[in-house]
Amino acid sequence: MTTFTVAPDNVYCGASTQVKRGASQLAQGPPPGYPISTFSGGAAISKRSTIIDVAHLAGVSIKTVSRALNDAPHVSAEARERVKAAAATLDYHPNIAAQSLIARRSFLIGLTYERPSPSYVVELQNGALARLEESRYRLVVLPFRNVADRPAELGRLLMRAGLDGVVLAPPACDQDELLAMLDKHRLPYARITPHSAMDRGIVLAMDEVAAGEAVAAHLLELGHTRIGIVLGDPSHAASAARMEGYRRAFAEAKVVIDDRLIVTGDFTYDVGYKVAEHLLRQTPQPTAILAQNDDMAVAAMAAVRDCGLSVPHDISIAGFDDSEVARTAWPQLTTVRQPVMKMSWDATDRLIGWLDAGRKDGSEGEMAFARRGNHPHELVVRASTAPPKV
Amino acid sequence: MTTFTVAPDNVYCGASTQVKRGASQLAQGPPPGYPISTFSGGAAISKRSTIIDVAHLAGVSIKTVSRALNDAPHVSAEARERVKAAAATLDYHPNIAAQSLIARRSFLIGLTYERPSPSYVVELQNGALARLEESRYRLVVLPFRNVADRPAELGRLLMRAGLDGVVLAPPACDQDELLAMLDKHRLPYARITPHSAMDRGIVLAMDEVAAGEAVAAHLLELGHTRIGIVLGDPSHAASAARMEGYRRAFAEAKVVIDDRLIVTGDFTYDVGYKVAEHLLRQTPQPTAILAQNDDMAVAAMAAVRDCGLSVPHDISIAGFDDSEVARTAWPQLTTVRQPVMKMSWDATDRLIGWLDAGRKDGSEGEMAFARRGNHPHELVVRASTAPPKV
DNA sequence: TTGTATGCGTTATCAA
DNA sequence: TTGATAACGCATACAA
Repeated sequence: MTTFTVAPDNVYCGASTQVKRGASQLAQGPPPGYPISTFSGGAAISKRSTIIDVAHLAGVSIKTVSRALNDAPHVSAEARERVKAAAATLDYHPNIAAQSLIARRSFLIGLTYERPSPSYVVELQNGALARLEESRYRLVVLPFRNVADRPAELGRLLMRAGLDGVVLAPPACDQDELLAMLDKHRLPYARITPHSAMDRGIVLAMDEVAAGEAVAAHLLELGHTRIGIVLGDPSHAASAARMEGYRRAFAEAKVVIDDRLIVTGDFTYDVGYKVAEHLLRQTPQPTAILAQNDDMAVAAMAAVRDCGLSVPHDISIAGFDDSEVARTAWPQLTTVRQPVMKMSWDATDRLIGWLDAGRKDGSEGEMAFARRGNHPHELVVRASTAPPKV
Repeated sequence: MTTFTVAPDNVYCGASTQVKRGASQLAQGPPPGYPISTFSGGAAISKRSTIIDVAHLAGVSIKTVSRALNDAPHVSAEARERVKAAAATLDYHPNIAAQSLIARRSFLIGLTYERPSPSYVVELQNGALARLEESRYRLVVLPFRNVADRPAELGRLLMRAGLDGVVLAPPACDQDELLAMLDKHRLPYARITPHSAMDRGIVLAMDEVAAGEAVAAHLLELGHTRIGIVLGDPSHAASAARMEGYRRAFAEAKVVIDDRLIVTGDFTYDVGYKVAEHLLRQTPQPTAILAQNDDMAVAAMAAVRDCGLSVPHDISIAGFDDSEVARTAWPQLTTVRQPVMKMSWDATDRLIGWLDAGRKDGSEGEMAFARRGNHPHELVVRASTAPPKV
């Protein structure tokens, strides 16, 4: 048993923060004698070379250039070489807008999310980016606040963005009105962990009820019965699903849920801290806290400590997601792993598969892949949970 | 003085993590009876309506439609109304590829970064996105690993991405070869916290030497003299700049730097943890640790606790960046605020200003804004630093 | 194997 | 205030 002490001023208190400003020279002018311009701002002096320039230089027609550069058949090896050399000489890069115009696609994949947790967002992005890496597609990020309040606005934003397809993270993935708009405009989409209309679009699911049940069961098995619950944003269907899982675990363990120990957060640290404080003021105090994501769990940990208590000695804490904070928190957080990056990779993969297949043969529904994928969750037991004090 | 205890198994140890898998049904087939297809995968049955359709429906020419929809002059109010109504009826959205082709720009801004810290990345993105919100521009994210090893590869990636401009975060912003390629291809760029060639492109700077000096001075003023230093990735020029600041503070305080107390990390938590462990094995042990970013500082905090010591009672810790982890850590981290989001907003703003100005009049260098902006840093003193034990 | 001519959906020119 | 027509840069029937 390691014992240590903490200085008394180690409390959560924004007001005690001291700030010293460094020198500021906002928008200072350019230093004297610096070059007027490093690059030309659009009004290019020498225009970018086009396929015609390459054709001239290589002494062939533009069609031959096109074939050679796209590694299409029916080009003599010699012509191909000449063309490639000419292209290199002229630093030729095909105009993507022109290609898009004729190909009728932009090679742009959108990613929409609302979750404010940095680690969740980055995992989401990295999954999609990993899949897009060697492809022609590029990723456009389109965060959007309060989708539940204005789904049509997001819909218009997506329509205007010139995307070939879009990956929808929660809670946008569950907005009926949004899906209806996308359907109407034939903008393909993949949905990450949706909870309704599971037959629409590409669906990457995880059994969040079972996952919620797993963490809750873990705390119950340790012997906790007074468990505070910090819900996420109610506009996310996941909140209700995870709660349903908690309920099942409690029912299974024959433990009654005390409604005064259920508080609602919004997946952010700050709100999580406040509602956790509220939980800690209840009597008798809960001996454990179940938070619906890791950020709120970490906030609860801070709130517990700011009460002079310790985790998990006095109070156990469990999160959800297994995002980066779960591992960098101290003590490390017990949580349920949601394979966000894999789901995002998978969503992007299937979306691209759908797009590319639709291109080749017009036969819809004859996809080589399943429109739905289920991903496993994992209960990850770390150091933030322990049996209750006796 | 609050005293509390921690269970003995609360140590940083990935191996002790227990994992239970939930049910997995990866790539399960579609449920029976689900609709074959919700959307058509590209081979659209009814093509998207074009400007011609709108012109027909409104009984005007396409030029009039163009004028009306773009709120251009020389259109009768009556015609404008008819056109807008027709467009709404047909759910018309202009084809961005066609617009790009003629406008000779894509309305795509790229954002390149390498930093693995989620909170840094998200701040960077959010700054750019905030500026782009109501504009026609969209943000393409282009993370790239090991720029220092292969700048030309990143250059080609950027050329191929069809961008109008690009925001370069460290360390790409300091890659000469990359800048040369961008110059050559006339792809405008804005650089965030560069440390070399300050006259090239748009530059958003912060005085990192002074910032480094500020944190170091803070620890020295508290009375620390044995201070461990955790450097960031050497390929980031910021690492050397911040270290230079540390040196100045030490010199000013007439404290000699012990080279055995300088270790090199890479801005990640994991490596930060390892090198911090190394520092803690030195004798006599340092009484404080200066980390070059917050993630490594938090890692150092974990390492300190895993030694059975406490922060800041036994060892003080300071970070750099004031990213989200600094505030959600416990105790909250003393650090230097780097206004990443503001710099990113500013970079994007000036980049767009440059692009839009270059459009209107070809006069380069006659910009309405400065090509360089300096942002202030702030020393943020929180709970992770205290005077050394006596 | 190669080249010519046409179209993709906009905006811009310039005459009506 | 309008509209026919020409770009924009590329890809592709179709002809050679």
